[in-house]
Amino acid sequence: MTLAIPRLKSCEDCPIRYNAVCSKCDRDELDELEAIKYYRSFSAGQTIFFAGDPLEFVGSIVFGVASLTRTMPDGRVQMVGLLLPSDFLGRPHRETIETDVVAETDVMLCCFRRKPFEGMIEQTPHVGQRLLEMTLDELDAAREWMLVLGRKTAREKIASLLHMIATRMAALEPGDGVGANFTLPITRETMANYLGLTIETVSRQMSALKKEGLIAFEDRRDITVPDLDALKAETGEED
Amino acid sequence: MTLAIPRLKSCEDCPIRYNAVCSKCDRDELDELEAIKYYRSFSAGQTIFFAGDPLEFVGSIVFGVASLTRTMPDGRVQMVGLLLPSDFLGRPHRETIETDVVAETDVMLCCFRRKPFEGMIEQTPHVGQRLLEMTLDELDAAREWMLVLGRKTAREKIASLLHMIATRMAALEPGDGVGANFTLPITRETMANYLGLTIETVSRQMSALKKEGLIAFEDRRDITVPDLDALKAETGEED
DNA sequence: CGATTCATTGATGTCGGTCAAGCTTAGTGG
DNA sequence: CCACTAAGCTTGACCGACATCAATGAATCG
Repeated sequence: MTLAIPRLKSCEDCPIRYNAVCSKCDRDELDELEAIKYYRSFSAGQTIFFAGDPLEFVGSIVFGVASLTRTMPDGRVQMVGLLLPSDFLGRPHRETIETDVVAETDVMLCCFRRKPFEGMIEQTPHVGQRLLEMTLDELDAAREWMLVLGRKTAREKIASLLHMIATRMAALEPGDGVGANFTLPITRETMANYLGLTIETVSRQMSALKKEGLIAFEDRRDITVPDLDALKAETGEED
Repeated sequence: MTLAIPRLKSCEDCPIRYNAVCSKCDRDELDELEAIKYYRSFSAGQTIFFAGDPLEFVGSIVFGVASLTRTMPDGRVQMVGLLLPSDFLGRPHRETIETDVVAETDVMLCCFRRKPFEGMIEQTPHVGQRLLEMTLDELDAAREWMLVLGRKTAREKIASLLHMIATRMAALEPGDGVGANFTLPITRETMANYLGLTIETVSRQMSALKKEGLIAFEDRRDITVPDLDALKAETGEED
C-alpha cells in the first residue's frame, strides 16, 4: 500500500499546529523544532515500535490512529493507550520503549530524534510546558481507564469506549451535538484488547446495543450513535 | 489521634529532598520553593481531597501513604493511584481534583499553594522538568496497572500488588535483596479497590499464597516475602 | 473462486462475585 | 479486669457474567 503524504510546507500549515507538543511555541522556537523534524508514514497494521526497542525518536501523530499495547509472556494482550492526531508518541529520557506501538490506520508522524528533542525540553520552555500538560492529561485518561477496566461490566465497557471515541472524534470534526457518526479506527480484537474482554464478548455486546437502538451499523466499522446522552447513560457514570 | 510532626528546619533536612519534585533544584530555586511551602498532616483514614473539590494546593508526600480513588454513582470504587513518600499530589493547571485522595496511614505533606506553584513551573525550569519526569513515570505505572486490571487473574493481581509494594518499600529501606518484610499500608478493602476485586477474593488469594509459602503473615498487616523472585513468578510477567 | 481475515452466534465451563456465618482484634466503659 | 461492641478479616455455599470452544457467515484479495 502506498501512502499519500501531504506536503506540509511548514509548521504553519500543519493540521495539529495548535494542539500538539509544539502548540505553545513562538516563531523562534518553531524554527528550532522545524530544523530537527522529519515526517514518517506507516500503513495500517505496521508496527512503529516493538516493546524493548531503543527509542530513537519521539513525535506527534499528524493523522491516523496508533495504539500502545503490552503483551504478557503467555500472549495475553492489553492495550494501554490510543493515540489520536496531535497526541505525543514516545518518552523523553528513556532509552527503550516498553510497549508495542502499532498503526491502527494509516498514520503520519512528525518525528524528532530523541536526543536533540530532550535538549529542547531543557532549553525551550514552551515545549516542556506543553509536554507536561499533555502528559498530565494522558495520566488523567489512564486513570479514567483504570476505572473502566477494574469495575465496569462488559456492556459498560463497550459503551464507554464508543462514547470516548465518538467524543474525541467529534472534537476533531464537530457534528450536531446530539448524535455522532464515526468510523471505528480499530477492529473488534483491538477493542477487546483495550477493554480487557474477548472478541466474542465485544461482538455480543455490540449486537445487544445495536438491537436496543443505542448504536447502529451496517458494515461493522461505520458507527452511528443517534443519541450520545443515551449511550453515556449505559457507561455507568451517570447519576 | 495526635501526630508528631518532625520539625524540619529546612529542605536540606528533608527525607525526600533528593527524590521529590524539588530534587533538581539548586540553592536559589530551593529558597523560592521554601518561601511558599508549608506542612500539613493527616491521620490515617482522613480524606485529603474529595472528588470535585477546588484544588487549592499541590505538594509532596513527605511520609505516609495516600490513595487516589474514583467512585461510580452506584458506589463501585476503583483505586487509581497509590502515593508513597516523595510522590507528587495534585494537578497543576486544573481548578478541581477529580479523584478522592485519602490518607491510608498517617501522612505528612509538603504543600504549595497551587497558583504560586504554577508560576514556579513556568519560571524555575528544574521544577517543571522534574515534574515532567515524575508524571511520565506515573503514566508508565498507570499503564502497567492497566495490564494488571485488564488481563490478570485474581492470584496474579495479588502477587503483582504485593511485589510492587515490597519493591517500592525496599527501595526506601533496603533489605537483603532476596526476601522482604513490610507492613501493608492498606486494608483488604483498599487492596480490593486497587485490584478490581472483592475483599472476599483478596482474602482467599492471600490465604492461598500463605498456604503455599509464597508469603507469610500472622497479624494480616506485617507481611514477609521469603523469596521475591518466587512471588514475581506468580505475577504472570515472567517468561 | 478459493483463501484469508474478521465478525457473529451458540453451547458449555469456570473464575470470581454474592450472600451469609463466624472469627479476631482493638477499643470502650462498667 | 472483663463484657460488650464494632471494624476488619476469613471461610463456605452458591450463582452468574464472561471466557472458552466451536461452527458459520461476511468481506476482502490475489
